[in-house]
Amino acid sequence: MPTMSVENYLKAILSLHEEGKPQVSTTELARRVEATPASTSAMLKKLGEKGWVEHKLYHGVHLTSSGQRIAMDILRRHRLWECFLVEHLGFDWDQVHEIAEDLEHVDSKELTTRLDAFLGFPKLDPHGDAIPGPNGRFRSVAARTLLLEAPRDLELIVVGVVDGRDAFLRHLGVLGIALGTRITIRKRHAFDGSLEIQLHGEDELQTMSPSVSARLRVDQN
Amino acid sequence: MPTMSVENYLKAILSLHEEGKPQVSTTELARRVEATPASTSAMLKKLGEKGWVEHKLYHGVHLTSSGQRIAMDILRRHRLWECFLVEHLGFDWDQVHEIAEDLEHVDSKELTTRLDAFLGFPKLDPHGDAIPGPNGRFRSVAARTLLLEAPRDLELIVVGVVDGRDAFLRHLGVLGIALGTRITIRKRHAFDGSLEIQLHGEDELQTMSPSVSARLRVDQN
DNA sequence: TCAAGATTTTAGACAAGACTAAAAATTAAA
DNA sequence: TTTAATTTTTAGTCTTGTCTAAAATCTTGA
Repeated sequence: MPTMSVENYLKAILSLHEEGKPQVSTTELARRVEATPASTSAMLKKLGEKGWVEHKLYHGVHLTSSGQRIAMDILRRHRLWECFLVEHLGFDWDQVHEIAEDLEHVDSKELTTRLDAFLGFPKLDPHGDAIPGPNGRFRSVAARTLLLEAPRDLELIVVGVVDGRDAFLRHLGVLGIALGTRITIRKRHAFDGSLEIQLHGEDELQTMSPSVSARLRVDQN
Repeated sequence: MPTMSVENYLKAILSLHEEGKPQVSTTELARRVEATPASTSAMLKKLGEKGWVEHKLYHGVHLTSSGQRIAMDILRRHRLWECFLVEHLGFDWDQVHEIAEDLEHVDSKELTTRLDAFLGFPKLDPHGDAIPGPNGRFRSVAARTLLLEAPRDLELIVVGVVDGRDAFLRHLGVLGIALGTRITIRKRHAFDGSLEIQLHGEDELQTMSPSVSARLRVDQN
């Protein structure tokens, strides 16, 4: 039975992993959970003793498989609640995070299962992030999805285009995108659904309009 | 911003008030919140300092109006969630209390308001208990409801019968019920909807079958 | 009325989780 | 490579909420 505080730390570590950091530094984690590095250090000791993280003193942490399992459960609840809030209570994309932050800590297997069914077993939350399934792993993304509909923070590979016109293909060339290009969605803008994407091997993000992302077929890499 | 623990104490005091105790003893409250009398005593001191309860040392507590306001909000959230769990997620009457016990602590005005609307502004939860409205007071009971459908822990007055046959009226006489008799529902049995009722001025409860309660019209006293 | 007996409060300890200040280790710069 | 800057950990304190044991207060019965 992790406490609410422990859950928040595990979730924060998971989200940093998802952003591509296999090892998480104390300071970065502290920033994420809005605590001091000192408090974080103390917590990491506890998490290590419980077997939820592997902590090499002075060299960062990463989740163990049992820690990841717990974190994925929390993420699952968080994202399911976000779906509920947007689809059934009429909240906007950008209002739901805070509330889901509280709801996610209500720990009832039965509740989560039934909520999932009520929502129709969604694969993506309203921000376009993948929702973990009851097994604690992400549901596989449908093959050859449109980039527009793909989840965030997951490396995708461009496998086709919907619109073969020269002008479109040339535009892709300008963006540095071709068949086989590996793309990760880093952010979705609520306003118009445009994406901030990151190409494999690059650090900078670039913006992509929905008219482009709707014409790119991708697969999970 | 009351903590979760504080919320639980306030809610427990309210529920004891609702059961007809205008003054709540430390031991009884302790039993309700599943803590020792010592812990409860310490908490009462804090609640008193915050102005949420009036505590005369050695002589019990009662809620102040600001304490009652908070407690009613919690009760409102609790009962709205119970409705949601039963009506939309398909839980049974008797499974939802525990889960709602957690959900009720998610404190977002906006969430509560929207949930209320989503549920169609229900007046009673699945156990037949009245749901406080957004103003922190119980919504008035529809005039001349059937006793069968009236809320719990609220003094009702018998204003009519649906079935005027002699046999029924004689039966009422045996039960000690007539026009003007004041009745409080104390419990609903999930199995068959039969009620445990308490007549004004009496301590003992008596059981009433649904075939009787469906034929009695009552009003809020 | 006054001595049990029950209830309530106080005193003192503890665990969780946060903080600040200071020490230790790592990393970067000269 | 050796000092300076940064990061991380430790040490010590605080708050919240819990507990047990003991003292204080109420209640009841003879």
